[in-house]
Amino acid sequence: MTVDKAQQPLEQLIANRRAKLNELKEMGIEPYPSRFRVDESVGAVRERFGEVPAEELEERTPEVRIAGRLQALRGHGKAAFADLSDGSARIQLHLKKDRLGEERWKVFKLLDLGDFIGVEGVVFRTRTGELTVAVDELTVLAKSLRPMPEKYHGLTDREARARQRYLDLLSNPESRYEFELRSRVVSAIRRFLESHGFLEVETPMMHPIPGGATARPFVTHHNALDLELYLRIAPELYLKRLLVGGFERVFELNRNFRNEGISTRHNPEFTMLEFYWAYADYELLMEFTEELVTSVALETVGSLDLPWGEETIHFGRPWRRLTLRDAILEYSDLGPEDLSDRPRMEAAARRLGVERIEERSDGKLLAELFEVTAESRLIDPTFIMDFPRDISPLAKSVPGDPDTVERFELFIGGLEVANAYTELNDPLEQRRRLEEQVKAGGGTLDEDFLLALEHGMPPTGGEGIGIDRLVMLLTSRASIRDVILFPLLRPRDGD
RNA sequence: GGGCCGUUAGCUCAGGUGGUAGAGCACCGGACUUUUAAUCCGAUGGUCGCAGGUUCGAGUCCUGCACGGCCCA
Repeated sequence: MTVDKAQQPLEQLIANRRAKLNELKEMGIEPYPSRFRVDESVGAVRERFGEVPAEELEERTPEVRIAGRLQALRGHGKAAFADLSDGSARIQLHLKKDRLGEERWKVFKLLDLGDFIGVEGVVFRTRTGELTVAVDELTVLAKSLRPMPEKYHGLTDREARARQRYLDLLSNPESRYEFELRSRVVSAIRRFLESHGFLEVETPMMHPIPGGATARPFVTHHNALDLELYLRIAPELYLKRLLVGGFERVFELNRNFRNEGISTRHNPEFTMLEFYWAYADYELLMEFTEELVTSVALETVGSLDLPWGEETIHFGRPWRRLTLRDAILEYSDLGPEDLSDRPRMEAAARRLGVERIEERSDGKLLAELFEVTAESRLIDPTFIMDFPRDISPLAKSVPGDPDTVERFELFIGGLEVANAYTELNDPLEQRRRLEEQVKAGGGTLDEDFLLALEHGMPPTGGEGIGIDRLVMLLTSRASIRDVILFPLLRPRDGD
């Protein structure tokens, strides 16, 4: 292989591979064929012969036909070992010049790490006991033109792993495992809800009025209608319309979009489960949430004790329940008197470093106090209950206590994982609350939603669960970027 | 938004106090027909993130910027 010395090192590596590509073509070999019949996965081969002793394999000489990516090469002169990986597993290949013949041996010598190949051969065991395919037939399925990440360490640079996720997935098995786990989590949640009579629905992602949460939306525009539209910040108000329409148990498991900052806990688009259950209330939802999360954890990671940084999260039921107020008192040196009126709350907030104190409502201030004192310390699953009404415009008040609502948030590993209410279904009260919010500077009144409520919505419990954060907990990953395949990153120069 | 840290070969990483930029893997050549992070021998490979500054001389010191990581708000 002649190499142009003036080229950059990466270009030289690519040039080497392109030269091999051309040699293959000159031999009349199509390096990107349309199809190759695969009889079984590598995993299936391992399953079939994993326990079969060497002598029996020698007798049976079982033939297999498999395909995958070449991940390692160990040459031995006129023979070689290689590792072939497909989506299911890895298996060793043994290639011998005398067994393959001149032509196929020449093809083999033109392969690089990362190439996809199909092989036909006989399963045997090496003297060290490794299950191996002695290759008889070799087909190039796709030539790779760029070098693979380092074989032992894989790709470790966090930025590169996120930007070129495919390299992360193919060189870091644990990364692949975590994303497979994510998929199993989502699947397990769907099965759990379906088995409890919930119907999966799809409501609009583009809203004429952003609602259902307080967050800045992404704005887009529909040309034909000349209409401003907002990517949804929550599906809540549409799902409730379905309760009005007579669906009693619905869920939606899909993306929300919030035009806010990016952090280890926030990505602008994130996956949320929201479900609504007629005739349920927040007490029932707490039990249901415990059951949902523990059964999903057992089904996917198979344990209720999961490592989280230096700590261990114990998912065993029942989970702790604590009012917002009690949580503040327990996790700070504040006493009940510090929360008894506005001036004392402000003084406490100032002492704890809360910013923009004056512009926050009483309820918001209480929530802030919770965030700075208790939130990060709630490691084992904890329901924080009974939120101030003025920060919960869609939740029903606690009977006899109009300033407090039947709402809980679930915290695990210091992360807010779920948010649920006994839903407000009194249309007149709902109008007052939303008008209050609009007056305080919070968006536009959704008259269409109020119209629906006026037709009657049954008493309902509703909940949202942040799926990315749940996956973070189940995979012990501290950053949301590690559980989203393609997290939003700032484009690099030249992109 | 603030603080700290990082950015060196395709990948993984070294490079006290400023003095011609290194290793391992990969790649290339050679030896090797049961290895598995194969081994052995040899060779190639660099805009040291970018732009300025200080200096006889900057990967190293200073400033700014970009991207990323962690922490704080």
